[in-house]
Amino acid sequence: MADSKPRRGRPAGGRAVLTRERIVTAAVAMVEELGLDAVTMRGLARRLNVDTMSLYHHVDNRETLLNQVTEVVLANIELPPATGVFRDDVHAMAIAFRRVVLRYPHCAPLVLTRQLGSFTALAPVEAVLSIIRAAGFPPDRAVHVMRSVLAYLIGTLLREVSASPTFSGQNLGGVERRRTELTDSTLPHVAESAPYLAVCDHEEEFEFGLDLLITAVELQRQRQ
Amino acid sequence: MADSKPRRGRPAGGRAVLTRERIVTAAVAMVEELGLDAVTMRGLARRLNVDTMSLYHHVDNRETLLNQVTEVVLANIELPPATGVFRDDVHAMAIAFRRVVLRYPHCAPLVLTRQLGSFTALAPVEAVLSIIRAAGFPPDRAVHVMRSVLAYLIGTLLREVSASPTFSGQNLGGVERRRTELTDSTLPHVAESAPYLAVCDHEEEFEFGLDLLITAVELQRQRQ
DNA sequence: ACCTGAACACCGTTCAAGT
DNA sequence: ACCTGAACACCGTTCAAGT
Repeated sequence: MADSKPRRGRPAGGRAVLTRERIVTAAVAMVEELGLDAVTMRGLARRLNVDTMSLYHHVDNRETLLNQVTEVVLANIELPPATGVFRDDVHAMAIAFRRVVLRYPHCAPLVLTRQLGSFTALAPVEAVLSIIRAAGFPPDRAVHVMRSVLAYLIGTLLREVSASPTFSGQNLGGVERRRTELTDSTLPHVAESAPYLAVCDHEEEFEFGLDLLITAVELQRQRQ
Repeated sequence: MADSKPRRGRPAGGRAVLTRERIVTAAVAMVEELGLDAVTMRGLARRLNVDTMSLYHHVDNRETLLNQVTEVVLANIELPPATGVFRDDVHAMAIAFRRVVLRYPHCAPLVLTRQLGSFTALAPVEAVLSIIRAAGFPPDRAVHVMRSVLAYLIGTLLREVSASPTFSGQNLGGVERRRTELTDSTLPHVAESAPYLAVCDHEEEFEFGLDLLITAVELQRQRQ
């Protein structure tokens, strides 16, 4: 009983409890459970049953910890094998990217926003470049094409993960309210399209724009 | 001299010093000067020579204040007059959007990320829908097309405003270092495209992807 | 080498008190 | 009606001290 208050210093005789990996894994789980803003160094330490300051022996600071969170998510992309059919391969890559983003929706803003130069972050870039090069584009144009597709993916996925569930079609009362708001907006085209603006089938939307882009790229390849 | 310490309560006899508009305008300027994270309620109050808590009489909280910042920026889009030529009109709208985003680069993440349903936020939507409807698309497809273009714009502009100046081509030493990093990445296509991946002419990139999308949309209109 | 406590310099926001 | 001070419950991070 005399000894029950917390010790100071490293636990006697034990091996290191904390590792960078354990911290980052806990951070990913915590982001998904509580959201990005709710993940604090103090809260994360609490969850790991460790003093806040112990974290700083394994990670530099919160910002770089979030970079490492981003990397973990990125590493979970399951890169599909290439078939050689341009349209199919681009589509499969896009789907793989969407899948991992939707698997970690609260981490998604990190993945879609931070541009990292690490090997993990470059692996998907390599895969996409490979597909575009195989379609016959020279290296410089391949980069342009990749950046265009990537920009579209980032924009559409950012909308998807930050959209309210109402917008996706659940909660029909919300959709109804939204629709009448748009109808009453005094903006004629907004009013006219209100039923379509009030909801968003994210998958359909994703496929629509992706198809547009792929079609345009195929066309450009033929003409070149 | 006896009277020089700060008073409590509203300044005697004066009219209200603080207005919602004055606060929001100061917030926009402060975001651009110091960056988003550096804008705190306390700092903003200091800048306005006012007690922190006085702000709360005019704005609900920091989150909604940032929504109002977003609206101010959005209100500064100069919507171009339509010519009736689909390609030109979409292009002009995209350029107008890019211009306002680059005019407030530190506010840009707000504009590109928050989806607001206000009249100010719907005005550009109305303009884009009008262009697409004029090209002969029915209301439902017009919404799809708009969302595709918007997704692309958001993605490409988010990259542009958050890219380091090195990436844009300034600082040739940085570009050089980046290029050799990519070349040494052991990823063959990344290495091959290294000179193009190491830099980014944002305007050229913007135009490339936009042209792809517009071309694809024009094609779809003809086929339909 | 690794862990910890106290301390520093901040936050956003509530609430009662002033004029 | 509008402004303010003190107070509450938090932050990230430095630094010296422990084992």
